[in-house]
Amino acid sequence: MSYAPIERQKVYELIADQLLRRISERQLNPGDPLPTERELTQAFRAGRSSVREALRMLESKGVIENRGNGTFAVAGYANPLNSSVQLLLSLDQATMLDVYELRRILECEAAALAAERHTDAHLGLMDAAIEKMAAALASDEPSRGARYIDGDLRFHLAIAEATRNGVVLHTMDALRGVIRRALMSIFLIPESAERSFQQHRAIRDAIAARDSAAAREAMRAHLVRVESDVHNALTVGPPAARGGTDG
Amino acid sequence: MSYAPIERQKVYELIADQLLRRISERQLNPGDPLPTERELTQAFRAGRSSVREALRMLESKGVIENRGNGTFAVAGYANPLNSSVQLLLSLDQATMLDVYELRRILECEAAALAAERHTDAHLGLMDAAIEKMAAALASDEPSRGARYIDGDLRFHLAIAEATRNGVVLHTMDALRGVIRRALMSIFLIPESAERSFQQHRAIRDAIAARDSAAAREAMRAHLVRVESDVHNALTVGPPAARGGTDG
DNA sequence: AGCCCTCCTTTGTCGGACAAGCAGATTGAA
DNA sequence: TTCAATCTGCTTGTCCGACAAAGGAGGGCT
Repeated sequence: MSYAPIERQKVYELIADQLLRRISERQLNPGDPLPTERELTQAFRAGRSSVREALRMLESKGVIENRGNGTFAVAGYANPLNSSVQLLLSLDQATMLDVYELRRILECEAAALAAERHTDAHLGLMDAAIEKMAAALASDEPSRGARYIDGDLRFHLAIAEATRNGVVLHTMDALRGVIRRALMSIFLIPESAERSFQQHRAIRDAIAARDSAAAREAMRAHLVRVESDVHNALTVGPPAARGGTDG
Repeated sequence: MSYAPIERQKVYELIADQLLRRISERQLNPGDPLPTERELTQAFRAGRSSVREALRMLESKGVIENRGNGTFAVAGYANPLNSSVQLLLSLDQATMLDVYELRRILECEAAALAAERHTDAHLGLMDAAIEKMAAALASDEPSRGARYIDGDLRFHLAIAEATRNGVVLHTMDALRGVIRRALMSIFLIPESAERSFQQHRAIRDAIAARDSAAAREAMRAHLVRVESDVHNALTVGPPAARGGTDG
């Protein structure tokens, strides 16, 4: 038998654990404000430093948010993996190419799964997203780029949700968070967005037909083209200044 | 143009950022001890509370470790995504089935990538892992289960490394960390380990032959069978007590 | 030489103090 | 009466001082 190294449990860890359990047991729901630091101090009969350190741990894990006014609230959705991927990049344990590759793997399989498991509600979300992209394309405002990107994001999110797999959903979301900036450059390629739009339709139709192989292949074609466009936009050199990739 | 909400940068965030940058720039290498809290206080000209809160943030992200003696050290490897997956599970945003499914997706594609990109060094690692599993199978000690699992883990780790993709590697590692306990039950199924061993050989050969389709398919067959065995072990009911799945 | 004791350092923890920002109540003016 | 300025109280962010516990280093004793 192996003995675990004994170590005193620290107060801030205990507090963080208790708060986390309170959240996972739905006694604290997403959006709810947490008690103030002083209330927590009294409730846990601990010092304010310990309470604050526990809050910092939960905050850096994305479990709670720090609103400007000062009150805390349980983070609603999706953070936990996001900062981790960013962290891997900052620590040079991965490159953006790695992120793209994993995204391609996940999106293709997600499309296949979505073809098998989607409901009409999911199809509705996809159609709404496609609609939004079409409206953005037809528009002529300066914000059309941002609106198109938003529609695109919703489309892929709907597919991820249709997989009914929480880990896949959150992982894809984390990857997309890292990629998002690069996607902006798609608008620098003439007609890239238009072709993107057509491919989205094809993916949607394959999913609606519950043809997982076709969905996977349509998604693959889409991503390969987008990545190639992004690559061209960055290497050939866009006319406008590109966003900095500071860490 | 959209303006980002202005908010004062907090001291503990600035300290955490600076420490993180110091690490990512290799001025602090894995294993190095950090300066003491007092030294950091003087270096950053900040209060000890702020320094401690910054350390808590980095600690909960897995960037630094807290050794028993009290000194801090940069964590060596692989934590960042691990705790996040655990977090998704405790928050009921995902199930173990989701984890298994994502693992299946990733391992299959990783095997395919490994077939294309592996070096002889990677093959050597795989062979060593297979050797270790064979030794554990032939052995009769009570620790043979643990040793077999260790070999199995190394085998899959070698494949992940052969993909040369850091994000894939770390994601798979995080998933495996969550699954590991369940894999223990494979030893309760008669001859399951033996069949597993044969399948590992098949995967290795497909990778060595640089046949990515065959590698993907061999991996799929392997995982499907393992999952089915684990499922049977847990539902039919093992003779021995099963490990608790406490959070 | 070897062992034990003491001191120092470091972390863990508590409590107090003050500044800044924000919300709501209060009060004053039109 | 209604609007606006102010005041007050609360909350977080930040610093500081203090003490307990644990571990290591060094010196003194046997």
